[in-house]
Amino acid sequence: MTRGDLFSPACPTRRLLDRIGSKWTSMAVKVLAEAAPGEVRFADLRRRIPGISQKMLSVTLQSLVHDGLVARRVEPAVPVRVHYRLTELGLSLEVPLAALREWAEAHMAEIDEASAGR
Amino acid sequence: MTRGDLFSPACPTRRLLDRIGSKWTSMAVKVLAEAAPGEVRFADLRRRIPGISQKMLSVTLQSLVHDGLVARRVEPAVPVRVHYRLTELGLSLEVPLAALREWAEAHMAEIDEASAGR
DNA sequence: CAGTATCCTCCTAGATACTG
DNA sequence: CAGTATCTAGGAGGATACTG
Repeated sequence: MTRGDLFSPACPTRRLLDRIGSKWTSMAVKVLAEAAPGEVRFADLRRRIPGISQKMLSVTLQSLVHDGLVARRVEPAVPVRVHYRLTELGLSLEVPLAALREWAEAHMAEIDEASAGR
Repeated sequence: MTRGDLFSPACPTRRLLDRIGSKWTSMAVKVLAEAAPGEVRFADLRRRIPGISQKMLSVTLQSLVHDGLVARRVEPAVPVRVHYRLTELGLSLEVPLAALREWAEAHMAEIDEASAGR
């Protein structure tokens, strides 16, 4: 199964991490997952992701939509409202991602200890 | 459980992804996991991670050792041999990471399709 | 409200050369 | 063999201002 990884860009895991590993992606997915199967508005996402700028939220959502993990729905109104939700694909990713989240919450303290200089 | 994430740096998942999401980390962990509980030498790791430079492998391993995920053993010889293996902590991370890998191998094609422009 | 458009700064990763 | 030391380029991410 190590076959096929003839050059790094071909490794699926690496490519997946390149996408979901970008600074705000995991938090956006988390918020959307908590609301699933419901939708979340742009402004709500922004409120629920402390510290994120308008631009970075926009960029992050665009890449998620582009990758087919998130669906975007524009509600025609003035001013417009845009709603986001995880797609089927996004929801399926949530499963392993939730496992990783649990691990992180359970073990990051150990990593911190090790990093601190033991 | 969304509590505590008052500011992004506090999110454990975000911080975990910052570490294992760096370019070569996931591949190094994968190779070490495949060899576990055995050790892998620096030169072997380099051979098994096509495209990685000496420096990047060194840097990657250092951060893993620093975080307590990998153990480093120097075999006194001339020239020296250095062996690496996953620690208990590293092995426990392998579980959710393997799940993510499986997802990536099963679904990256769908992401590619969506990205390609559908 | 939900973006775009600029500009700017750091940090990651690569290339290269040297050493115990 | 397994690193360390430099230098550099490129891109991610942030600040700010403007718009349909």
